Amino acid sequence: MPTRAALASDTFRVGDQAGDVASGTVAAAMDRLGVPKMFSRNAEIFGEGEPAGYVYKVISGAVRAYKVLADGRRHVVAFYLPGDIVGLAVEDLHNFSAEATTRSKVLVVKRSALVTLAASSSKFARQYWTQAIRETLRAQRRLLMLKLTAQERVVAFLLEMGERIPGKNSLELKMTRQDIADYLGLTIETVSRMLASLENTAVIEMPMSRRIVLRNRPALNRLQHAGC
Amino acid sequence: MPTRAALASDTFRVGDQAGDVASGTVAAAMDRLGVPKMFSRNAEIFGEGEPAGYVYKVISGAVRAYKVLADGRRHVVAFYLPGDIVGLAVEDLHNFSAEATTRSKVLVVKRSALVTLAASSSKFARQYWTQAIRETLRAQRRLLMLKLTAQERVVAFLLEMGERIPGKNSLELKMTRQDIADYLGLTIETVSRMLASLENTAVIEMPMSRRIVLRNRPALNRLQHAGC
DNA sequence: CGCCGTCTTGACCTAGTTCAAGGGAGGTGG
DNA sequence: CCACCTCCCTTGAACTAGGTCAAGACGGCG
Repeated sequence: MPTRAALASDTFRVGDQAGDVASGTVAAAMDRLGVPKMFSRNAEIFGEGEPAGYVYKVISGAVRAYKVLADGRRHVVAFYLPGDIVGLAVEDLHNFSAEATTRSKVLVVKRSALVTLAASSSKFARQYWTQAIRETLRAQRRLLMLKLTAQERVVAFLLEMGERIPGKNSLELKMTRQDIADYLGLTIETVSRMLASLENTAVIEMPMSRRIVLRNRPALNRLQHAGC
Repeated sequence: MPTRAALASDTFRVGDQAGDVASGTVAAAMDRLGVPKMFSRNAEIFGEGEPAGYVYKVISGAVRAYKVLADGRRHVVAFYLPGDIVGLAVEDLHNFSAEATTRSKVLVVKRSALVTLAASSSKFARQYWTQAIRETLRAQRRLLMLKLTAQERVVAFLLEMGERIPGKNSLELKMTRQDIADYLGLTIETVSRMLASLENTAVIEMPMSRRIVLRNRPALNRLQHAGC
């Protein structure tokens, strides 16, 4: 798992990051070319099936990518946090919808601008695609959840967020329990109960429902015995 | 030497995936460059974490991509059937292992050969990456299963196989119930029961355990009410 | 023919869902 | 500044889908 830049969630020192060269230039290009846009909570960024003319980079807040099943069940395909790029891995049309889970700032870039860049620099092209491929790896990794228990899924979620959000052990969740449940394939009640039980066993602490402190990482890693 | 390589169901067209132009040339390139190799049942094609120096194209049989969790649970990430290409969407190392689920013929191509081709033809490069991106879409689509019931998952599996295997409505499953269970995140017993119940309701027919006839597709589509 | 891996079926059990009720926390208007 | 309202979150109790355990049955192969 590539280490992500330590962005304080709103100060966005965007662009380059020490550990991760490949994402650097694509991200940097987006910083140069992108037009910043604010989205209020639950505002749609793009819809499933729409032409994928733009690529997005999250600056602050968070974005959920989701699909709605025929019978109304909602599935959250991915969360994008500050620094993440949304919409690289598509063919012509978006294959999911995207909304801000909270008031968010997003850079909007014409895909064609990136394609032009890629055409002129094979190095850039390579990095562009590498970045897109990473989406595959993440999705495939998430597929492991099919076999995990509710507790393991919630723990996996917390550890994932712990890696991606700055601030050592304290996370501010930018999404509702419903979002989390739809991401993990559980119900909000189960998510709530699992968090409560983790708090009871002193593995985490929840000063507020959206604020979670990872008190005992080794224990968390042990609970998520799905190696990944 | 019994060239049993030509197993009945193996004779159909390789290369072009139903109505798919873009994959044509990558697949065609692999046909030109590839060295055919036989793998017996359960033989390893590559292992997780190994350098990804080769790309593979399935000619006959089937390949399972899988990971094993720390506690021994196995998760099947994907099945690759004749015509499918394995190992495009990777960075330097394979992120899962691959085995033949049954005696299989596979074309082996050096990745560098494809990279060279891509460097000389931007059209080829584009198709190469498009193909890789498709892996993402498939994985993301499969993520929907997190929310599906056992019956819906089994139905989704049958419909997926129905699309990908030739022969209108009759499928020869090239994998065990355990493989299917690990693919769907269920147990073999549940898979078996769901198939039995589909047969009882005359939606499918099972002359043998590995041979399934889709008797009533509209009903199947209805059962899988997860739009996708 | 007998063995072994695979598949099915039954009976029981449990993790997680469903249904229902109530408790914050933040936002808005008076 | 308070009152109210509306989401959001939590907790309990009952229920059920699917897992687990156990016992065959089928089918391919030596």
